[in-house]
Amino acid sequence: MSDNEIRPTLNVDVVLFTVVDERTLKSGFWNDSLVEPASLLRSDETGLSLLVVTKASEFGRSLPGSAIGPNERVEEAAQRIVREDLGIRARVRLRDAGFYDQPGRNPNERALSFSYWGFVAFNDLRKVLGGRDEVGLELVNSKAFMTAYAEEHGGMQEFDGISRFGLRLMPNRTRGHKRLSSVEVSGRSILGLDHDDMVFYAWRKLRYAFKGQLDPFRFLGVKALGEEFRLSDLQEFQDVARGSVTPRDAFRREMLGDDSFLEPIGKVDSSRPGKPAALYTLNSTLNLDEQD
Amino acid sequence: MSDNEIRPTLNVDVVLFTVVDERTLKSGFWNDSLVEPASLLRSDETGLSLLVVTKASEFGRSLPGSAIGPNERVEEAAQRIVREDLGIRARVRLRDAGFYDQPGRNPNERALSFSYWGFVAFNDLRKVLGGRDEVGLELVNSKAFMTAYAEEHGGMQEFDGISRFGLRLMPNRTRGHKRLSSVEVSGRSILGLDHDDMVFYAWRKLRYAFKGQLDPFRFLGVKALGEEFRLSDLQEFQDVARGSVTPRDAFRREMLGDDSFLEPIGKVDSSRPGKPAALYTLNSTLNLDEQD
DNA sequence: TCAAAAGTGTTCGTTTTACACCCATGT
DNA sequence: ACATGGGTGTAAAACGAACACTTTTGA
Repeated sequence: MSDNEIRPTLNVDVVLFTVVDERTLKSGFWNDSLVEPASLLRSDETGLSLLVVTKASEFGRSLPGSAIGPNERVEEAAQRIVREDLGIRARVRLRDAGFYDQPGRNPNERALSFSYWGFVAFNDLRKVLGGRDEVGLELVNSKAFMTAYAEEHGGMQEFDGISRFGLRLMPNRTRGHKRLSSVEVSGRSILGLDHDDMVFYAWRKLRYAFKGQLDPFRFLGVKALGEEFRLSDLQEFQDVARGSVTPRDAFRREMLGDDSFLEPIGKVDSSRPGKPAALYTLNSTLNLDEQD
Repeated sequence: MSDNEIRPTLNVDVVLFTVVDERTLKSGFWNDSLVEPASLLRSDETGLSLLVVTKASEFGRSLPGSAIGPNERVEEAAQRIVREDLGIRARVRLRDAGFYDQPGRNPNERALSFSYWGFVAFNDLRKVLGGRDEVGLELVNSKAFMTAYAEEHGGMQEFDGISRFGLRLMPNRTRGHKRLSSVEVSGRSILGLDHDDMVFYAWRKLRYAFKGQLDPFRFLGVKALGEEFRLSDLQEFQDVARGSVTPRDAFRREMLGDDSFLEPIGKVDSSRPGKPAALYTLNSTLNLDEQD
């Protein structure tokens, strides 16, 4: 086990999620090729989409990443990617999402990659889309995708969570959770290298944001829906992030229960069809600086 | 960011848990100094203890670990430690338990350590205790420790889980889960370097074995209680592994519910005071080869 | 006959789920 | 008036916690 032989290079790849409603997405985009699948920009769907930040690379579109500097911590390198490679100014909370050391995962060299994941508000992201590195977005999940997939495969009940990058089947007595890969779900590999796996695993972590006792925004460290939002937006965010659907009335009652993290703001929003919806904001006792 | 500067050395440390009843522990031990705290061997407590494998090192007692070979995967290195360093012949399922890259965590050099955790049956372990490396055991948790701690600190209700290596406080509205370190719980650091953190974090992973829908043995990949056991042993195993207590009747009903992984074996065990207890074994539809 | 631990029955309150209905707006 | 989504009432069912009681052994 001599010590001065070739060592793997150490990398970090960052799985950066964002959520945006399709109207905003469509209106703000000048270059179709930066949003995949392109039909997202053409369809007349409404609702929220969960997306992941990608960039051009020699392996096709892939996650933003970089080598780790010799005296850098892994998380520091991840933060550097967000700040310098992507040019995002906002503070982003990044979390560990495992590492990948399969030999041959990079055809060019032995490479060990760490993966970090985080969430960024679309507003902080839109400014940096495009550019030399062709920073763009890839759909992870949307209500349309979920319902279409579930209809083809006999309902949501079997699934613990659905996304384009993979899904989890409900466990039963003889097997635990079973995973289907992006190829099995979407019919093809989406990003280069093993980055589909990274997105899937990071997405599993994201799902916890909506499972725990904490509100999702405190967990994610970002006001993903802006300062004020309707309850149905929050629900769609949750549904899309979890890859499952919650009954409307149950969701409402849970969110507005005794110890809610939401505060009614007093205003209503009539910008969409139907009865105007009350707007909510985050409870002011909330601070966004919390550990896991 | 030049590439040929000093890089951290890459290590793996293995957190290997085992569970054993104190009678067995006491009877089989020839060298008091290998079990800490030593009072474990002297007390006349009964019941199960959760322990972690340690060995002597220049930093006091610490986790078994080693550098990762240049062409080795991280998990392979962890398996090598179990097999060659510790000499354990049984197949052990090891899982990722995060990495540690704090500068200064090793006073001698810049070191990045991966941590893997697993579970081994005491029977497969006892043969390798002692030896040149002074392979030994450190108490992680026992019913006695838990109840003593809880009594001193106002009941179990506040705690999500208790162990000598740290504990978690129940979350509430203003903060999420809060962690207390081994120093705060046990009054002192237990292992060298940052290995207390590793044990604590691995223990958090272990706790999931008893939370999910799967039976714990399938998850751990080992029949930790042997072929047949009483329900109360299984409960004590769960309690000690989770660092919390379950009501006796609720536990029984849950375990013996419709889709139980347990099968009554037809025999009873009268080796202990009280009414003889029915013995159970794992449902035969069970196989121990499952992913997470 | 008593202690100790196994095992069972029953109650009561809460949470979950389902379904149905009403409400307020734009077209 | 009707489509669209917001918002509420209610009742059955399922679940969980608590408690008390019975059973079977060894000492």
